[in-house]
Amino acid sequence: MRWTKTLIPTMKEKTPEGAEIPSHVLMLRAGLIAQVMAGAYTYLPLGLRALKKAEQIVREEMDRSGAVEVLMPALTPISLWEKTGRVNAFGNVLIQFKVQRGSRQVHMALGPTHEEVVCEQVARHVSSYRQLPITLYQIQTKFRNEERPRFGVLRTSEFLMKDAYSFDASVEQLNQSYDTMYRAYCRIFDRCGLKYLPVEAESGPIGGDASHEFMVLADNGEDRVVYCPETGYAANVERAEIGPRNVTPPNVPEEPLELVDTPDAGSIEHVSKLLKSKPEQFIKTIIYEVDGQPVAVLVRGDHEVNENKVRRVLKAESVALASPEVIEKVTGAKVGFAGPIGLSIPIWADHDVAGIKNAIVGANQTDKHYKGANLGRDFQVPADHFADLRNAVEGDPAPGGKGTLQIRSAIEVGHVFKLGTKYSSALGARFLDDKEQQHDIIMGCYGIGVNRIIAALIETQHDDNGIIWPISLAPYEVIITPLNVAQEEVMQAAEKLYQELTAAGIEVLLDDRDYRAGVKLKDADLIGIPLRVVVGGRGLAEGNLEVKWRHEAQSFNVPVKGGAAKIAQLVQEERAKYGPKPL
RNA sequence: CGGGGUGUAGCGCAGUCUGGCUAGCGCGUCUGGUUUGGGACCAGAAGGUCGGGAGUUCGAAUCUCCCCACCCCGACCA
Repeated sequence: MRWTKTLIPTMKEKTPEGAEIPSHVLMLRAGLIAQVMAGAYTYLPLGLRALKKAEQIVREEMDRSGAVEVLMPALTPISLWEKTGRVNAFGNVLIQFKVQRGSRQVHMALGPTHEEVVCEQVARHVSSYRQLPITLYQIQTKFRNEERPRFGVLRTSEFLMKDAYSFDASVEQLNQSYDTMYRAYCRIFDRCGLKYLPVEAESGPIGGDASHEFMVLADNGEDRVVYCPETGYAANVERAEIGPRNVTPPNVPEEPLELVDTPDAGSIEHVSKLLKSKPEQFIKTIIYEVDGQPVAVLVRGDHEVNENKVRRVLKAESVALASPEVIEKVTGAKVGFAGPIGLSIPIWADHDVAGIKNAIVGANQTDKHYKGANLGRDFQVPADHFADLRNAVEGDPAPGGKGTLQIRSAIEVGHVFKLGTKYSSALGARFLDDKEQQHDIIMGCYGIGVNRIIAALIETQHDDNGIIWPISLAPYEVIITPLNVAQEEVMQAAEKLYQELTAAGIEVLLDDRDYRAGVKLKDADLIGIPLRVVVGGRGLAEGNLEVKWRHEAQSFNVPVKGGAAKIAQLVQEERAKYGPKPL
């Protein structure tokens, strides 16, 4: 492609208004994308080519894993979502609307994910264990009405997703399907040149190791990942377990319990300022409704309750913060003054609570707290009601008792998940086994955000000058930069090289713009094409082309004679590094 | 949805507080010329519903009210 025949609107140094993180800034500056509205972007030629590259890698590796490609519609009938109750579960995220058809109204929704659609189709066409296992996938635009789209293409209301769904006859089969997908994901992200980390994630109804997220560590990521360099343990903060903790209380005398006035101070931050004490000295009392019943959960003041852990430990279906009415009824005080002393509902506590002496707690009286509260003397928590109930923080012991946990920001690029029979039972996807018994099909689902592959790559692979593409995702593999298009011998050499490389199956961008050298060299760095070939009068006089990898600092000379063949060879070698690997 | 901010030429901004001539600057674009190895220079030109509407006023980018869009923090996120 010739630069002058396509559309690559690059931007000089100025940071585009509103863009803050590197991937967003660079995608705009390099002319990859253009915003249409919040959370919706046009992919310009360069961006689209990169996106298609990512899509093709995903497709190839899904095919190699034995998954079968289909294409489902984005338009779906609302009734499908009503059957599984997800109209409510999605709430505002589901984009739905009514359209007029003749005298009737049709109510539809744009698919935010496709469990319902695929499951209904499979229910119709699969009825025997002989047809299982099977994994279907598609690469398709998804729609979610994000409350707050942000970070360029990292969080948008419309995005390209690879979603796959496995259908199995047994848990063993499911485990195999899951493992197959997991390994395909590793191959995909390897080929995309991403440095990723598979982490344990919240697993929902099946439990155990039923869910992994594929994370790319990046300072601007929205997710928090916990990991332990010593043991290799890695998990989403929502999921991360904490190892055995030292909760021996400090060896100080017990102080008397003292009621103190804390007017209008319903937050830990506020009270700690008022009483001049650290949040670690507080016991935070959070009232939850667990399967409809009020329960108090205690954590240290500087910690956060992890509702998933509460649900697991209490073996509950639902866990939600109690409403202000319930809190006032249970504690007899306004929200913000709950405490364990004199509370008549079940009390659970995180392990660290046992390590606090002379704690500050809510008094269950509006505008009052207690100082000097002590476990055992002033309030009781049964020994079997202590558990790991909070989010991990930096420095916590890792599970297994070895090493400490670190916390990093990350971008989620993929998620594999064992679903179970939630959708198959709701939508009647059943099969007959070899003993003529009917069962619900066991499902797994597997998602990759294709746009996020691009954004995560740029977020982690760039320098001050621009993007540094791996050859597998690069919009073009080679950029030819004739330094002066007015010099006939320069332009002739560039044209010849362009023809020869293109004929050799190399993807080449010829920067034929009549600009000064500096402009073109800066732009070449900005858009990040892996191999740059400079054609200039100086080099030509010596019979040389100046060749440079974007990811290396030094250029090197290649003789003009036989230059195309040599460059094609370099490209092919680089391609091989990111090509398909044996299964 | 709560809090904060922004909206003036394709892009980045000044002007708004304290109303006043024909609304400016840089980049980019176009024309001509000189240049040509890391974002050149000279001369000229085009390009604006000042986010929208209503109001106050002799007069509104500027003041008032309503609305809209976008960005940031938080909540939310299968």
